Amino acid sequence: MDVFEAVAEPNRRHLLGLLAERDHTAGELVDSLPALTQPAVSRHLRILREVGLVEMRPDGQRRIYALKPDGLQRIDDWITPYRRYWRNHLDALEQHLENR
Amino acid sequence: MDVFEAVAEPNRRHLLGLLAERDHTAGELVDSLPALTQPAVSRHLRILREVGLVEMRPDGQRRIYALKPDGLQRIDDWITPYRRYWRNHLDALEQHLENR
DNA sequence: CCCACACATACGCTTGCGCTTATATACGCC
DNA sequence: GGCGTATATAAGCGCAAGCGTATGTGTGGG
Repeated sequence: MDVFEAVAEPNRRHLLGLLAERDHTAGELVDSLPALTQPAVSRHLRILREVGLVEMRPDGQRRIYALKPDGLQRIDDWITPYRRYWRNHLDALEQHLENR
Repeated sequence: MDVFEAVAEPNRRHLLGLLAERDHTAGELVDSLPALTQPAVSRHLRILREVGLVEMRPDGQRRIYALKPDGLQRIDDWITPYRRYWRNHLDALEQHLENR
C-alpha cells in the first residue's frame, strides 16, 4: 500500500482532516467515525502509519496519533508539474474575460 | 470511482505523465505500457475520462487523448491546507480549517 | 464491397481491500 | 493479583478492481 492508495480511502482522508487540526487519541478517532467499528478504524490508522502519513506515541494505555507532514509531500511533489496546466488554463480564462 | 482512486493506480499515473508532455493517440499509450494489453489500457483511459482527468477527441479511426487540468485541481485543493502544515505555517492551517 | 486497422466492450477469473465478530495484549486502578 | 478500559490483531466474508481472452464497432483503403 502506497501513499496514493492510502489517501484514496474516504475514511482515511477524514482521519487526516481531524489530525490536521490537532492530535487525537485512537478512541477519539473511533468516535469520529460512528459508521465504523473500533477495529476498522484501528486498521485505517495502521495503514496511515505504515505509509508515513501519521505517527503514534503511547500515553499510558492510550495511543496518541499525530499528522506526519512528510507523507503528503510525496503527493504534492507528484502533482507539482501538473499544476502549471490549470494555471495556464486560468491565465487563458482571465485573458479571455479581460478582452471582452 | 472518484479522482483519488483514479490517481491511486500506478499505470494511470503513468498515462497522466505522458499526457502532461503532449497529446497521444490511444495506440501510443498502449505501446507505452508493454506489460498491459490493449483492452487494459483502454479501460484505464475510460476511467480517467469518467473522472474528468483526460478528454478524448476522435481523429479518423484514432482517438486522441489530452490532459484535462480541472480534475487534478480537485486533489490540489484538498492538499492545500496540508501543504501549509509541512511548511510550518501551522497557524494558517488551523485558521483555514476553522473557516470551512 | 471487403478487409485490415484502431479502439472499445463483454465476460470470467483472481486477488486484495474493507468490513464485522471474536480474541489478544497492555495499562491503570483497587 | 484481579478486573475494567483502551487499543491492536486474527479470522473470515462480500465485493469490486484489475487483468486477459474473445468479440464488437467504426473508419480508411484498395
